[in-house]
Amino acid sequence: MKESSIPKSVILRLPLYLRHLEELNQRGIPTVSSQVLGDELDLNPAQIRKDLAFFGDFGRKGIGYNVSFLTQNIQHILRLDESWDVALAGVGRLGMALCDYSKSRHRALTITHAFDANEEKVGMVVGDVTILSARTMSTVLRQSNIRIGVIAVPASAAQQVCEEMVDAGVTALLNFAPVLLKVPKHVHVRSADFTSELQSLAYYASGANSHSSSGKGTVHEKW
Amino acid sequence: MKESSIPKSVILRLPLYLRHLEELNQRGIPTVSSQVLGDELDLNPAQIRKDLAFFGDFGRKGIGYNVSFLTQNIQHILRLDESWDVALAGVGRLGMALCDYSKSRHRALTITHAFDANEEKVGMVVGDVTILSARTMSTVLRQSNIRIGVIAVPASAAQQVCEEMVDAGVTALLNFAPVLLKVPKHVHVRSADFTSELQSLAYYASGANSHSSSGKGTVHEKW
DNA sequence: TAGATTGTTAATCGATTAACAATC
DNA sequence: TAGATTGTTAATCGATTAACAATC
Repeated sequence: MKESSIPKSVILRLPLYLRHLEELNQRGIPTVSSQVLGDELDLNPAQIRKDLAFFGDFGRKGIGYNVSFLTQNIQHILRLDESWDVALAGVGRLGMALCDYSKSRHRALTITHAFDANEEKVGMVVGDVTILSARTMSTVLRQSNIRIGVIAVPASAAQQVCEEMVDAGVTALLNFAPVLLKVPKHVHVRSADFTSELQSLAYYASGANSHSSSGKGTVHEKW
Repeated sequence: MKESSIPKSVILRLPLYLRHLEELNQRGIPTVSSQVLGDELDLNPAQIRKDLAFFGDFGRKGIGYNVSFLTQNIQHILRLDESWDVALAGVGRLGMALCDYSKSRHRALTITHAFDANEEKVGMVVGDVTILSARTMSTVLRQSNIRIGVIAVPASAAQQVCEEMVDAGVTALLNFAPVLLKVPKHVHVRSADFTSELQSLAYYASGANSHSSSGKGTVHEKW
C-alpha cells in the first residue's frame, strides 16, 4: 500500500483554484465550468477536472461546479478548515515582510511565533507577533505543537535552524535561504530563493529562449 | 524552425548548479563528477549530464567537470556574464527586503531602480537605491533599457503595474502579488506567492500525503 | 592498462491533453 | 428534448532515469 498519492503539481494548483474561486464568490458568481475556469487561469479544462477528481465528485454534469461548495472542499483538502500556527525563524526585513503578509490575509495560516538570534530584537512586535529569542525556539515549538516553519535566516544558519525545527516537530518548511536543506524523508521543504529566481529570469530576458540557437557555445577552449 | 528550445525545468536547475559550484570553488575543489554533484544536490547524475549537454560538452570522460570552467559556462548560459539592471515596483517591507538582498549578493543582477506610488516614500534610500515616484516609472524604464522587473505591489495594482512595465520594454517578471498576470507571449513571468506556498504546506504538514486515504470525502452533501 | 566518467540513446515514468459515454 | 459539462479512460507529450559505447 502507500501507493496512490496525489501528484505534487496538483497540490500546488489547488491554492490557485482557491484564490480564483474566492474572487468568483465575491463577484457573486454561483457556478463555474472547468472550461471557464481554465480560460481564466490559463489551464486546460481537462486538467482542472482531473485534479479535482482526485478528491471527489464536486461537479454536476451539464452545469459545472458550485463555487462555494468547491471552495469549501478545496479548503478541506488543503486542511485550511483547520487553523495552523506557523513559526518564523529570522526576523530581518524579509521576516518582517512575511509577518505583515501573515497578519492581513488568510486566517487559516498565521505566523504566531517569530524567533531571532539577535537579542536586541527580542521583545519587538512585528505585525501581531512578539519576537522571541532563538535560544527558546526548540522549547517553545515543542510546547505549541507547531508543524509549519518558515526559514528566513542567513544561509550560514539555515541548516542548523532547520534541524532544530525538525527536531521540535516541524514537518513542513518554507525556506528562503539560498541553501539546499537536508531533511528526513517525512519532512516536506519548499524553497523560495530570490537569487535563483532572478538568475533564471536573466536567461529569459536575454531572449536566449526564442532563437533556435543550437550553437553550443563554450566560453573558453577546453581546460 | 523555432522548435528545440530548452526545457524550463533545466533553466530552473542551472542556478542551483551554479550555487553549488561556487561553493566547491571556494573550498578549492577543482573537479567534480555528475555522481558527486548529484549526491550533493540530491539529483540524478544522468539528469545533470543531460542538462549540461543541452549547451555543450563541458566534461571530460573519466574525469568529470572542471569546477571553474563549468561555472563560467553556466554563467554564460544564464547571461550572468552580463550585468542586468532590475526594476522593482512597490517598496513596502517586502520590496525593501528585496533591495537588501540585491545589494549584498550577486553582481550580475542588481535592483537599480525602485518605484512606489506613495509620494512620501519618494527620495528615500533603501539598500543602494533611491525610491522614485511610480508616475515616472514608464519614462525611466524606457530610458534605462531595463528588461527585468520585480512586482511587489498590492494585488489590486499588480496587473496595471505589469502592463506599464511590459509597455516600457520589460520581458521578464518576478511577481510577488497573489494575482495571475496577463502578459503577451514574449514576456516571461515567474510567480512567488507566499500565501499559495503556505497553503500547500498545510496539506503536507497534515500528513495528508502519507496515508493512502483514497476516501474521497466531501464537506457537505451535494448542493 | 584498468577504472572512472562522460555524452547520448533507449526505456521508463509521470503529467498533460483529448475524447467520449454518462447525465444534468 | 437538446445542449452543456462532468468524470474517466485512452493517447500524447515531456521529463527523468537507466544503460552503455566512447574515451580520458
